[in-house]
Order: sequence, then C-alpha cells, then structure tokens
Amino acid sequence: MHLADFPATAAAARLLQPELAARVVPQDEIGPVRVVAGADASTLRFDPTRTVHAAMVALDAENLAALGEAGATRSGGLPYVPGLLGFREVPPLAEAFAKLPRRPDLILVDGHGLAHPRSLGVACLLGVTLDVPTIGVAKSILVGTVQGDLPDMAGAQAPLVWQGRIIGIALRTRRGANPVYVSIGHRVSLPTALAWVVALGRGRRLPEPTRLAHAAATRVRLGHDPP
DNA sequence: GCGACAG
DNA sequence: ATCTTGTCGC
Repeated sequence: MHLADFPATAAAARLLQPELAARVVPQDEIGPVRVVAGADASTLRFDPTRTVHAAMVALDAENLAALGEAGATRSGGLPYVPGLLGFREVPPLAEAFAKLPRRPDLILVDGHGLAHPRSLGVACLLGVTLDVPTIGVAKSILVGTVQGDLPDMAGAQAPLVWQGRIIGIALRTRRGANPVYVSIGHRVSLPTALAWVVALGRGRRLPEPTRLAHAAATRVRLGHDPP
C-alpha cells in the first residue's frame, strides 16, 4: 500500500479495508527498540477543506529523551468517518514520519489498532503502510465492551471484548482517570503492546510519546494557520 | 427504524 | 478533534 494509492472516497476506503487488514501482523516481529515514536493529528472543529495537521515525535526508549520531531499538513482528504480514521490521518502521518531525523523502531499511535470493527484502526494502517511496528492507544471505545471490573488504581486492566474476542486491553494508567484502550497495531503482540504502554507511562493518563505527539500536532496546526 | 460512533 | 475559566483534589 503506497501513499499514492490511498482512496479518495469513503466508499473506496471501505472496499480496501479487508485486503489491508489481512496484511496486519498481530504478533511480535520486532527488533530491539531503541527509538520509540508517538503519532497524532490535529484538526479544526469545522473545516470544509478537511485539513489535517500531523506530527510524530521520536524519543529514546530508555530515558525518553527527545530525539526530534516532524510535522506535515494535508488538505482535501477524507472527512472524519468512524471506522475510516486511518485513511484520513495516515497520509500526513507518513509524510511526517519521512521527515524524522531518526527512524523509530516502534510507534505509539493515538487511536485504535485491531480494536476496530474491521480490524483496521489507524494504528494498523500506519503500521502496514510504513512496515513499522505500531501500537494503538485510544482514549475511548469504538467497538466492544470492557469485561469485568476495572479497579480505580493505577495499573488496573481488563479485556476489551467484541464478538467473543479480546481485541484490546482497558488500562487505567492513573488513579481517578478514565482508562486508555491498548490494541495491536502491527508486528506486535497484545502482551508486548501492553508492556510498552505501561513502560512509557509517566504517571499521567497518556503514555509520553502520544502525549508529546498531541502537543506537537497542535503546534503544527497553530503554526500553519495562526488564528 | 433507532442508537452508536476512535479522532 | 476543538472551543475555554475556574475549580476540586492529591
């Protein structure tokens, strides 16, 4: 799947999902992780031009030291449609990825991976497109329900189930805060994905890579089209 | 037909 | 996703 072949309409995107979902590798095919990145996008509330500002930040996986960041802006893509987020955000994200000074060994994406109705969340699509290991970290549920209880204490976790399958893990990263939902993106198993999200936490709700990427994406937007 | 619906 | 001040709580 090359960027130039990305669908221009929601209908075309839907048709492509099964074939792209089949390319997702839901197991550990990942080497040593020295550089980890966070990926996110920022958009305007109402925007007929459908402009998406994306950002990726690279960090040292050991000490979380900043290694660099990059941003990209694209207009005229798809509007936001639940289930098709990847087709909207991956083009600018891939562009930002290409500008990074360091190549990430793993990317944490803001949004779901396999916890998606057709197993192709934005984390999966980005991973398959770049052929880089990815993990999905979402702030709310797209499909499925949390099975069992999720105690109000940091570290608590419970499976996210859909159609009788465990598609992700609800993880309370911080006491008193809503959980985040972790799922496989590409070339990473669920246990490994969960371990990384826990390891990259900083006592705040979102893991550091994703948190920084969110701030970076906002800066890209404000810098591109100053209010 | 009605409700749900990542960002 | 974004618009926004104060306010409650550790």
